[in-house]
Amino acid sequence: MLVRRIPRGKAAAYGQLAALAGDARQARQVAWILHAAPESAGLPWHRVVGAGGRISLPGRGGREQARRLRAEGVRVGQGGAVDLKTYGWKPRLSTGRRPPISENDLNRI
DNA sequence: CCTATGACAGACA
DNA sequence: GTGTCTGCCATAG
Repeated sequence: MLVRRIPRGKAAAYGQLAALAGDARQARQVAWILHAAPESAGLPWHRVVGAGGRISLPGRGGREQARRLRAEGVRVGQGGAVDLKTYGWKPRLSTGRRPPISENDLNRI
């Protein structure tokens, strides 16, 4: 599972994960999956941010995400954005094309 | 089947 | 830098 591979203190973008999963256009579905994923799944969802490192989660969730990130040593600037230059996750995998993502592909995200 | 929606992204003003 | 608009595509109604 991609999200689980994101190391502590790092962050990855929705689009990046989508690309790794096989199709960069699936960013919204990645977001959808995280939204639907239960807290009990124990996913490090807080390490997933929007393009450019901006936190896309509005309201309280966003503050919670920023809080968790900072707790891992990730600096979150104004407007809730992390510096991907510094904290961006660099996976060591290929970006080869693969089938589209769907709800039960949670294990790939 | 058809429309609306969204934790996105990229292009543009 | 900020605000809109457009392309996307799985889900929900």
